[in-house]
Amino acid sequence: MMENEIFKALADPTRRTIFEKLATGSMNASALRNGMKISQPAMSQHLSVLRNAKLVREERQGRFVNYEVDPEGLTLIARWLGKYRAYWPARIDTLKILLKDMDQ
Amino acid sequence: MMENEIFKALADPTRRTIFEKLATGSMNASALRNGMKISQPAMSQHLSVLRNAKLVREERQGRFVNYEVDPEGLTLIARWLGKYRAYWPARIDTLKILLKDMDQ
DNA sequence: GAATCACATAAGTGTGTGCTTATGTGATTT
DNA sequence: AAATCACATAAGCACACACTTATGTGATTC
Repeated sequence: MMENEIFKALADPTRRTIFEKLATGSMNASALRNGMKISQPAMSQHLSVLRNAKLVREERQGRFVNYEVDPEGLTLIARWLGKYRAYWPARIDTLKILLKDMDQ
Repeated sequence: MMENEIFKALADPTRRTIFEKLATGSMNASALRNGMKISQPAMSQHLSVLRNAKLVREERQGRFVNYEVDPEGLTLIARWLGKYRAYWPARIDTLKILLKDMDQ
């Protein structure tokens, strides 16, 4: 089940930080480390977890590996969230429109 | 930070199952155990984690404790998801309407 | 008010997870 | 082709986590 890998991936604050950085623009693993006080292997391992969770995807560029946000993971979260739309506050009800689209 | 407790809570498959059961209707801790092969203390501990994450809330009813889905947790996830709207596939773009509401 | 019921908390244990250092791999440079 | 660079993988370790059994707590029943 994909959900498990997604939520486990996001359960770690360091990985959420990495994901947030990538959301500001794609970059390689070294660039991601800037200002993060994290070892190179640790970064590599975190990126591996995020990849398996479909939250991030890679693209080889010479000897660099460029990372970017993978929409697939976000879509799966949205889909999970959608299952509980009955419990959303009324002011978020607009989201129903979205979910009708996604159910197909 | 609330996000951490939410994602950690959802990282466990047993807790997601509990949450899903509650989404079908509120019930007490004993009813939740039905067909789940889980000890009473384990259930109690899981519910405690879900409560701290604002995914579930309790309501004392005599010697029973009724549990139900707490919309607050779901809203926080929606808010987190909203930060990355730029990466959603185009067909989910309708959600932008929702987010404009939530930004206030 | 003693027993019972529904649930919470305590304490201990095995497993998972995130980190480290060390080494491997594939691509570029000189 | 040797050295270097960017990144991945291996192995080991400290800690977190989900579980267990045992006990505590607050409400109901007889």
